Amino acid sequence: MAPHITADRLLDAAAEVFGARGYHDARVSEIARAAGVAQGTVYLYFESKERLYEAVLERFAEAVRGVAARIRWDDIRSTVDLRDRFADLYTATFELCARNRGVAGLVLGGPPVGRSSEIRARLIRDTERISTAYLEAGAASGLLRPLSAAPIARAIVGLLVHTATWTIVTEGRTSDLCRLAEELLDFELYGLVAPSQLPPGDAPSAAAGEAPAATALHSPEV
Amino acid sequence: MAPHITADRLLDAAAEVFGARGYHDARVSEIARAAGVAQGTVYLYFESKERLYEAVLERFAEAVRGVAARIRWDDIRSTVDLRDRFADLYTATFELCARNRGVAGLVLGGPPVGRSSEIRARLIRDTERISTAYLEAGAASGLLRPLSAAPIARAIVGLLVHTATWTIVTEGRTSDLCRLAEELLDFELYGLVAPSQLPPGDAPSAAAGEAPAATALHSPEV
Amino acid sequence: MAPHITADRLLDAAAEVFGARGYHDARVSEIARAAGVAQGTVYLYFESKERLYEAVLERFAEAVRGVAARIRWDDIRSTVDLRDRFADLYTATFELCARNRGVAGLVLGGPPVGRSSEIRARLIRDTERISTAYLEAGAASGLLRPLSAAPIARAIVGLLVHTATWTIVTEGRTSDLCRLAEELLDFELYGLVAPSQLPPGDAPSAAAGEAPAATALHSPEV
Amino acid sequence: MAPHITADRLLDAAAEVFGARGYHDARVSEIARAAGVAQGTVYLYFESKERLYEAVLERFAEAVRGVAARIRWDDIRSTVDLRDRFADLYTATFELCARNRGVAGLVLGGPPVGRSSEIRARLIRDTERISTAYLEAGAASGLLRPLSAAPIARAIVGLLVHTATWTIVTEGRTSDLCRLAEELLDFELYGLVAPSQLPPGDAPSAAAGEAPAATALHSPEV
DNA sequence: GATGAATGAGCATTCATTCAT
DNA sequence: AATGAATGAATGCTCATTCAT
Repeated sequence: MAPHITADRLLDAAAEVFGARGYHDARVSEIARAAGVAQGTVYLYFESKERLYEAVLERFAEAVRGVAARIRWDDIRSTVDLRDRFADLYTATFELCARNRGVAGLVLGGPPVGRSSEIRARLIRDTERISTAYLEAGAASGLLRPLSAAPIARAIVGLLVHTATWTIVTEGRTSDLCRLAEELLDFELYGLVAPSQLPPGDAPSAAAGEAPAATALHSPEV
Repeated sequence: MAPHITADRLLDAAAEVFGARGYHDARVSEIARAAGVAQGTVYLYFESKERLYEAVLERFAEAVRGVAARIRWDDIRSTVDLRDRFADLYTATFELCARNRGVAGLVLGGPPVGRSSEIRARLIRDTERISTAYLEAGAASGLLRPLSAAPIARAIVGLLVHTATWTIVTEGRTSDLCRLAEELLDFELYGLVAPSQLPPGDAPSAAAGEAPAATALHSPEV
Repeated sequence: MAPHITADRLLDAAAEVFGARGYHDARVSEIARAAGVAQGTVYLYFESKERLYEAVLERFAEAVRGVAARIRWDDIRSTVDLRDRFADLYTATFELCARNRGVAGLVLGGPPVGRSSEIRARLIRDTERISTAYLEAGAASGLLRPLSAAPIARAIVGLLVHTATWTIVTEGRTSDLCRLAEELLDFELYGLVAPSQLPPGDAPSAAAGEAPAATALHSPEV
Repeated sequence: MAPHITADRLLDAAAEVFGARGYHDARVSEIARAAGVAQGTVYLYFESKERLYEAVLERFAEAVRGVAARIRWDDIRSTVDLRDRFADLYTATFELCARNRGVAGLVLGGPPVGRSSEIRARLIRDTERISTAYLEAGAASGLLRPLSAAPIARAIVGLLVHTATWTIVTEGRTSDLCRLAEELLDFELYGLVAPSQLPPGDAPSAAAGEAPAATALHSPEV
C-alpha cells in the first residue's frame, strides 16, 4: 500500500472518529480500526494522537482557506458585486462545513489540544484579515461606511462562525445554504434599522437622483 | 464550616482551575488544594468531577441570564432607545466575561463534558430567543426592517459570542468595553453600506421631511 | 439514652445491614442510619467496622451455643431418646437460623474478616466437640457403632451447616423445620442402605430375640 | 507469547493470590506481578478483577465436575459397588481440593463477588442433583432405603463440602484421603446406630440366609 | 455522649505508546 | 512497512475513621 494512501486513510478515519467523539473520547484503537490498520501503524505516520488531531484540523482549515482563494475577487464595482462575491464565499464555506460537520465542529469549537488552538486562531485571524481588508477597501472606495474595521471584521467572522456552528454543524442544516448566506449578507450590509428610521443626514442625496460615484473596489492584498 | 461556604469555595476554586487548564487537564486534587480542602471533601458536595464542572458552567450561565434580566427593557420608543438598552446589555455581558475569562471561555467554547453542551445550548438559545423577540417586536413597530428573525438573531448572538471569545477571553481586553459594544451596535443597526450607496427606494420620504412615526416598541415576552 | 441500648441498636442494625450486604458492601454510614445515630456514634461503642462485625457474629454464635445448652441431655437410654434430643437441638438451631438468615449466612459462610474466621471456627469446633463426645459416649454404651468419632462428628456438623446454609438461609425455608430435622436424623442414625441389604454379620442376634442390653448414655462433658 | 499461555498464567497467578488473600485483600498488581506481566496486561484478558475472580472459580468448578464425569458409573449391582464408586469419587474430589486448597476454599466458602454465588450454587446444585439421582435409583432398585431424596442428597453434599472445607482446606490434610472417604461412606451407608440396636423388623430375613435379590442400579441420567 | 463535616490513604482501571516479530 | 501484545504511568473516587463543636 502506498504510504501516502495509508496516511490519507488515517486522516479520513481520524476525521470521522474525532468528529464523532471529540478528541478526548476518541481512541487511537478506534481510529486504527476505522482505517483498517493496526494500532502500531498509526505511529508510523503520526508522532502521536495529538499530532494526528492537529493534522486533521489543519487539513480542514486548509480547505476553508482554499474556498476563499477560489473566489474571483476582482471587479467589485458596487455593493451588489460585493454582495454577490461574499454570497459565493459564504455559501461555499457553509457547504464545506455541511460536508464535514464533525471536523468543522472541532475546528470551530473543540477543546485546546496541542497546537489546535493555534490552528483555529490562525484560521480565524486569516479570515478576519480578509474581512478587515475588504472593509477598509470598501470604506476607501466609498462603498462602505468608514467603520472601525478590526472589531467589525471580527463581528462578521463571528456571525459566520456561529451560524456555521449552530445551524449547520449542530442542527445539521444542509439545504438552502445560499439563501442563508444572502440573509446574513443583507443584514451585514444594510443593518436592522428600517430605512424610514434612518436619520435624514444619512439619506442619499436626492438631488443627484443617484448614488454618488464610488470608485471600484480593488481587491486588497490579504 | 458552614456547608454552603465550602461549596462556594469549591465552585470558585473549580472555576479557577477549570478555567486555567480546561476540563481534561484539571486535576481534582488541584481543585481541592486550591479550595483548601482535602480531595474527599470535593465529593461531599459534588457527585463527580463532571458534575462539579457542570455546576461551574451553570453558575456562569445563570450570571449571564441575570445580566439580561436586570436591564430595564421598557420605554423603547426609537432606535436610539433600542441602541442604548442593548449597549447596556452588551457592556454588562462583556464585563462579566472580562471578570471571568476562564469560565467564560469554557461556557462559550469548551469541550462537551457531561451536560456541558446542553448548558451552553440553553444559554445560547435563551439569548437567541431574546434577540428574536426584539427583532420581531421591532419589525412590528416599524422601527426595524422585517428581516428573517431567527437567522438574524443567531447572527447577532454569534457576533457577540465571537467578540467575547476572542477580544475579551482570548486577548484579555478589559477596557473600553462600552465603546466596543457601541461599535458593534452601530454595525448591527445600520450595516456596512455607505448611505450614499443605499438604493433610492429605501430612502426616507423626503416630502415629509421626517421619519414616519413608528409606534413604540413594547417589551416582548421572552 | 442508656448506652447499652444504643450498643444494642447498633448490633441490631449492623446484623441487618451486614446480613443484607455482606461485610465488604456494607457501609458504616448505612448501619448508623439504620440505627438512627450519627456515624461518629458507632465509634463510641465499637473500635472499628471490623470489631462491630465480629460482635455481630459473636452474638449469633453465642445464641447457637445457648440452644445446645438449653437442651436436657440426661436420660438418654435408647436411640429413640438420642433421636428425640437431637431432633430438638436441630430444630431449635434451624429456627434460630431461620429467624436470622442474614447473620446466619455470614457466620456459616462469610469471608474472613478480622477474627471472623476464629469465631466461626470456634463455633464449628464447639459443635463438633459435642458431636464427638456423643459419638464416643454412644459407642461406649453400645448404642452406636464404634466409628471413627472425629471425622464422623465433622460430617454430621457439615450436614447440618450445609442444610442450614442452603435450605434455610439461601432458600428461605421456615416451615416444617422439625420434619427436616427428623429426616436428617433418620439418615444419620440408620444410613442409606436398605435393611434387606445389610450383611448378615451385622444382624442383631436372633437367638436372644432382642437387642443386647445397652447401658444408658451418660451425658458427656463437652 | 501465545495469548492462551498468558491467560493461563494469569489464571494460575490469580488462583494463587485470591486463594491466599481472598478476593477483597488481593491486589490486581499482586496478581500481575505473580504472573510476571504488567498490570495492564490483566485487562487484555479479563474485563475486571471481578471477572478474573469468576474465571478462577469457574475453572475449579469445572474441574470438580470433570472428576464426577470421569468415574465409571455403570455396573452397580450391590452396595459394595456403590460404595466403591463413591469412594473413588470422594477421593478424587478430596485430592483435587488438596491440590488447590486456596481456590477450593473460595469456591466452597468465599464472599459473594459478582457471579461467584451463582458459580458456587451451580456446582453445589449439580452435585446435589447427581446425589439425588443415585438416591432415587438406589431406592428404586431396592438397594437403598426409600428416603426423602432431596434433603438427604443435600445432607450428603454438605457432609462432603464441610469435610473438604475443614479437614482438607483449613487443616491441610493431604494423606489418607481414601480412608477419609471410606469412613464417610461407611457412615452414610450404614448410619450411626449399632446393628444390635436396630429394630427387629428391619433385620434381614434370617430364613433365606442371604439378602433378598436387589436389582442392579442403572446409572441415572443426571 | 452525640454529631457529621472533613480527612486522605488506597486501588482498579484506562489507553497512548512501544517494540519484538 | 505492518502488526498487536504488552506496557505502566496516571487519576478519579470511596469510605472507614477522626475530632472540633
